Amino acid sequence: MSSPQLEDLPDALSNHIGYLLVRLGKHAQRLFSLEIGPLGLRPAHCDILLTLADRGALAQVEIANLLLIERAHLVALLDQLEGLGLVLRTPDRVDRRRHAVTLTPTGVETTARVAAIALKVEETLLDGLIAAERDLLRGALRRLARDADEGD
Amino acid sequence: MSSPQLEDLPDALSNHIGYLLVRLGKHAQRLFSLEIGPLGLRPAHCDILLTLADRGALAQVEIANLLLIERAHLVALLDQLEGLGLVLRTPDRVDRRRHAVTLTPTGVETTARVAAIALKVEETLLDGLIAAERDLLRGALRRLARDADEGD
DNA sequence: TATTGTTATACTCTATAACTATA
DNA sequence: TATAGTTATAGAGTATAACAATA
Repeated sequence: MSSPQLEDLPDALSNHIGYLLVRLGKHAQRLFSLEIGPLGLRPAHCDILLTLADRGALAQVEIANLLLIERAHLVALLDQLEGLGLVLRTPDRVDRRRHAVTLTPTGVETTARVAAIALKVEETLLDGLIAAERDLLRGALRRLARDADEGD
Repeated sequence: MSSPQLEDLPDALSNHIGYLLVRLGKHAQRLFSLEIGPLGLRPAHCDILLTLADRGALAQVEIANLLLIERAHLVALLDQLEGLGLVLRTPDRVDRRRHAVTLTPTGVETTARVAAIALKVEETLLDGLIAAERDLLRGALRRLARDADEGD
């Protein structure tokens, strides 16, 4: 039995960048999920933590826009992070509709561990590519991601 | 407001190929879903149709292995394709546990339309890249996909 | 014993609408 | 009126276990 499936797929799939992106996106997500599972976290939680670590306090709607998460879905994710003691929701005194979301000290520590795990998974994923190839790939993907943000 | 989110994301996300793959995979999936929706199909249906068009009759477990779909999930997908008159399940006379899945004549026609739509979506997705860049990207992604099939 | 197709279950993600409190 | 956070619901993807028929 075993695994070289890709060669057995029709060109209409294995030669399409769209299909490869979907397939590899799911694979990367799965690898990362397995690593962070023991922390009680899922990928969306980690995206939030890393964003807060870099950007400081953000309103929920800002997090949702940055990460392309529905703000309705974000509520539960933040509830869970709050339950783990990793983030804090503070009412904004200027605009009282808003909650400023920030990392707790524990949240800062956990985010550092998450970042280290992300690096490790990245290394596993890119094992077959040399540095120059990784840079080319990263550049192309960033271009596509920027285009996706604007148009389409 | 508007959209240049990618630049506002932390490097821990926007510079990670893993994150970009997840984000772009979802984007590609969404674009494709919108186009094939009017046919009553979802991406997984199309993957099955394109695979059958290329490989001829396959047992369900073979389709599941090729496309990384759980065979428990495949049952419902094939029920739906059968309901649309696009595929046929025929008992295998040699191994009577198996069903040979094949395209109907209507299924062949629909698959051709799906392939055309896939090409159009691919063009939209890759609009910002010239041919040489697309080939480099495709090559790198195929390498990663092959590595993912084997190891990890 | 192991495999194929099937059923059932549960969890996550995604999308939508509607409610509240504020602006 | 419009926006921020919330609640609720439904569809789709994923993962698992268990069963009947067959090998």
